[in-house]
Amino acid sequence: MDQTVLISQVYPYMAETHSQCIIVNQIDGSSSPGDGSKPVKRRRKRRSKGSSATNEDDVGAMGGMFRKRKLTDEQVIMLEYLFENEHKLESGRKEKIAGELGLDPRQVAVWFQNRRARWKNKKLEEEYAKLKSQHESVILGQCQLESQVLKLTEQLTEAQNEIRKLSERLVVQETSTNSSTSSLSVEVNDAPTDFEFAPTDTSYDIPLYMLDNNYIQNMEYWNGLYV
DNA sequence: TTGTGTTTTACGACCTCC
DNA sequence: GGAGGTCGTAAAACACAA
Repeated sequence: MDQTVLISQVYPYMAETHSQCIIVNQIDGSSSPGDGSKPVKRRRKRRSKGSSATNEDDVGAMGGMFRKRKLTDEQVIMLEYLFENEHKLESGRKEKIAGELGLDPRQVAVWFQNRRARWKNKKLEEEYAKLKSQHESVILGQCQLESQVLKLTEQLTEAQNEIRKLSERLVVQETSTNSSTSSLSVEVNDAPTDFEFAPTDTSYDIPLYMLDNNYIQNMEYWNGLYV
């Protein structure tokens, strides 16, 4: 019995894109029963290692499929097309498709299982590549920030040194004038004594003196001396 | 031609859901 | 408990360099 099938009749929507793949070869004995009855489920035994393929291998359980057969290009194209629309098949639909493609329903089920596994792997690879790219850009940004922190730390150290030099110079000036004018000595003695500089070993911290109210008082005081 | 790596088909074990 | 899913893997089919 010739069981070739016109796929375009079964799936009219495919006729446009797959019109060249209309006829699918039927594989002897591997189709589901044509009377609509449920096919008998039978386990296929796995070929043992080292055994050679014989004709007997081709006539195993399920009415003739034991030896592994590659699906035809047309069958694969059809299955791929179906997979684009639905990743899982209901039982009835699976049997219908199997009948149309001349495959055993079990083959269709296995093909969809394997296809889902490949699809999942592909998605995982894509996700991995995406995360890897994001991670690399974060690392790059971190490097840029660290180099910026280094530069700013250097600038801060220079500024601190400058302030220290200035304050020392002022103290020397005041000390020399203090001996001649007693009125000014009172002002110098009133100067705040708790002037703080940031510890140099905490390079990333904001200098403590900038957070301290005394810093502002100190600056006002020293600025007042310059006026 | 042959050795080797990859892809595809098929299965068994186990899990989940109804 | 059965149907149908995933996961891991065996083995056939295939691709390709040497």
